Amino acid sequence: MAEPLGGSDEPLHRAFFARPVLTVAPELLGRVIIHTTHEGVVAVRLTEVEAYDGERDPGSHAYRGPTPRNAVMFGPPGHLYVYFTYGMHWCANAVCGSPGSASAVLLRAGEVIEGVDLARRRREERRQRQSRDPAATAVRRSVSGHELARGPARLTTALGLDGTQNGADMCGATAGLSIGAGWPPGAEDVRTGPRTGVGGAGAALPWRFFLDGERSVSPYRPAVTRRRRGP
DNA sequence: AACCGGATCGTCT
DNA sequence: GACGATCCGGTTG
Repeated sequence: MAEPLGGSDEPLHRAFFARPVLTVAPELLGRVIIHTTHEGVVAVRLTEVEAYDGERDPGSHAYRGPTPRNAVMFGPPGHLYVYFTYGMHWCANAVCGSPGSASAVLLRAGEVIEGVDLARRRREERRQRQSRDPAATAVRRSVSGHELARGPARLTTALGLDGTQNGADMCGATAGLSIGAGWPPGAEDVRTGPRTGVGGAGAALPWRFFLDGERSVSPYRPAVTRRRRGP
């Protein structure tokens, strides 16, 4: 499974991101986002994303026009828009479309396929910082690859992304950040649904895309095939 | 499995 | 001054 991460996995070109966001979003599934720091490398295979379609989309941060926060969304495609929410979480988006269209794809979930130890360490450090009583939470559970990036904030934690990477170019050679070709999905594996936490007019739009049968797909509970206990 | 509250702060009204 | 593209742990059933 390490094969595609070698030299053969070329970063997606800017032209990939320059297309309409609803075209790009499903095609990001199965791709591998890689972040390299002095700590090491973490690679995440994307399994769930959401499209946010610029200024006309009520669910989009760009809906009410440009602000200091969303400025990156209005810039060129192929860059990363990272924002802070709930007083403690970071979420990452890939800017898409033509410059000024202010559309982006929220990276909601994935599976850590390289750097699991580093990702787990980052999660643990975060828990320590947040906990009011670190001693009480010292119980370290083993966290597997598909849980480490399950959810948008966990995904950024695993990759080591925060406000520092807001605006970072994912198509440049020096960023340490890129999305590789990965294992692009067949259309038959892509599912859609309403976006999480988006109400109002945007609530009905099926702009969440995810891979069928992936355990890392975060909050999805469709036909929750709840098995009952033994007879 | 479902529900609940707590943590915590930048952003925009 | 309210709230959010959230997560976690605890409790209940």
